[in-house]
Amino acid sequence: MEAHDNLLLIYKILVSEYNHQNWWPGDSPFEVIIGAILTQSVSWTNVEKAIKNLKNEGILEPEKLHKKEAGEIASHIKSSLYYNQKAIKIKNFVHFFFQEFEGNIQKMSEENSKTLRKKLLGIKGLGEETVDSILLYACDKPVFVVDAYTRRIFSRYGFVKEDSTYRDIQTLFMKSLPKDIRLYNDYHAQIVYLGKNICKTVPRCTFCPIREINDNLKCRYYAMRKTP
DNA sequence: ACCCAGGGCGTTG
DNA sequence: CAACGCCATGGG
Repeated sequence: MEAHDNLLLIYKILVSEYNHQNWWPGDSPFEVIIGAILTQSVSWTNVEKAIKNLKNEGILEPEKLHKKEAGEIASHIKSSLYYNQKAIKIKNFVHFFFQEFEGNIQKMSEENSKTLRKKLLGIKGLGEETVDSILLYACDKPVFVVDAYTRRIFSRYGFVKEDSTYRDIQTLFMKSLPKDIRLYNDYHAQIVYLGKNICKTVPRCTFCPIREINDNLKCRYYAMRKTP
C-alpha cells in the first residue's frame, strides 16, 4: 500500500548514509557486460582479478573473445568461480552480439528495451538478473535490477514475500519509483552495499540495522514482521 | 576446517 | 512450478 512512498524514502536515507556508489564504472559498456556475467554468485573482488587478467591478455574486446576458444578464456577467469561455465556463457553472449548487432554496443542499445530483454534471456547462461544488469548498466535502459539482497532485505521489511518471483519484486519497485535510470542504477548499488557490508553481519536481522530506516518505518511495518 | 559470495541450468517429483 | 544438485575460487 505504501510501498509507493517508502521505497523512495528508503533510498533517500541510504544515500544520506552512504552517498552514491558510482557503480559499475567499467572502462566500457562491453566490460560491464562481461562483469555482469562473471559476477554471478561470486564476490566482486574475485571478478576484478578475472577482468584484470583479460585486460592484461588484451582480450577484453568483442572481436578477441569471439575468436578465442572457451577453454582459453576459462584459463584467464579462474578466480571468478565456475570458470568453465562462465567462459561458455561469455562465448554465447559474444556470438549473439555479433549475430544480432555486429558487435556494436550502440546498435544493441538502440533496440527496444522489451524485445532486447527477451533476446538476451534467450542466451544460455544469462538469467533475469544478469540480463537486467546488462540492460541497465550497459545499455542505459530503465530496468530495475533485483537480486538476492533485494529479496532478503525488503521481505524482512514486509514489502514483498520471501518467495515472490523476480518479476513481482521488480514490478513493485518500478511501479513505486519514478522511471529514472540514474535512480535505478544507484538504488541497486545501495542495496548491494547494504547487503554486503551491513546485513551480512546480522544475517537474520528482521530490520536493517540502520537507525533512521527503522525509526521511519518500524512503527508501520512492525505488525508484519516475520519472526525467524 | 569450515562457510558463502551481486546465478543459472538441468533433472526430478 | 518447487526443490535440489551441480559448477568449483578466494577471503573471512
